[in-house]
Amino acid sequence: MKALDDRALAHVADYFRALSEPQRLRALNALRERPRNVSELTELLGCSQANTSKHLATLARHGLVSRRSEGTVAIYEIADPRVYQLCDIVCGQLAQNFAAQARLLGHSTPARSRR
Amino acid sequence: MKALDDRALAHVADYFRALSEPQRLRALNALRERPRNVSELTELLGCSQANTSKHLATLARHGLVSRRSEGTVAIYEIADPRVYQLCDIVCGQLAQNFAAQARLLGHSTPARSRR
DNA sequence: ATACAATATTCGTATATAGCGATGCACGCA
DNA sequence: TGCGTGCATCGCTATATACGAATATTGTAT
Repeated sequence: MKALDDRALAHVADYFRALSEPQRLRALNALRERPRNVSELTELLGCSQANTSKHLATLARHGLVSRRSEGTVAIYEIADPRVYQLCDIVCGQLAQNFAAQARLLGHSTPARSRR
Repeated sequence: MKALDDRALAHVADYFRALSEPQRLRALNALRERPRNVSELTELLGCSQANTSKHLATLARHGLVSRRSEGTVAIYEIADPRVYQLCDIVCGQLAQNFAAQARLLGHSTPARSRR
């Protein structure tokens, strides 16, 4: 029971870690629109192709995206839509923080981050 | 707009990173029951007091827990209940994975992961 | 078979951070 | 005032990983 809990805990931690890189979040966000190949994503992320491949491999390893080959092209797409649930929850929090900070600064909160 | 997006993205990534350590998840889980002081948590986590303090500082820095002093004692408690929403979503996924694995192994799946 | 294109992997470097022991600091008490 | 307790911080080591350049791999076409 304890061992299982430890494994489960490690699993959850790893899952969150997969979401803890801005580039990977950027990739997930780009895939929100439609499936994309590595070249496309490389351009969108603005980093090396090697790095893009590695980030995608990380996301795939954790089941967040799936990979499919079409000729020499590798097409990635979202495999687990719950990712967006997670992000939305965190973003809602972010919006609240921004609002709080804006209040502290005396700004009129610009109606941003409206989901 | 791009700069703001980058900041927001980094923020979200940092938030997930705060959740990407088993010990911190353990601490959050312990705080689910009730507020606790550092000594208590140190014992529950089974690590050094220094390490516990650092993990708690990380969680507090990201607004997940709050700190309050009572004499020489520091009491931490959950500041952001949405953490549990996040964990439940990931755990639901875990359960599904387990179920899928069990199915592959020919086990009768315990009717879980219903969402 | 050869050449080319798209992707994956390897290698090296730089940075972050988990972990511990030792130390610092603030508070309450004798 | 001096002491002990509880927590935070520092110094350090070990490990993980983001990143780019170079190289390997895979698939396609000629």
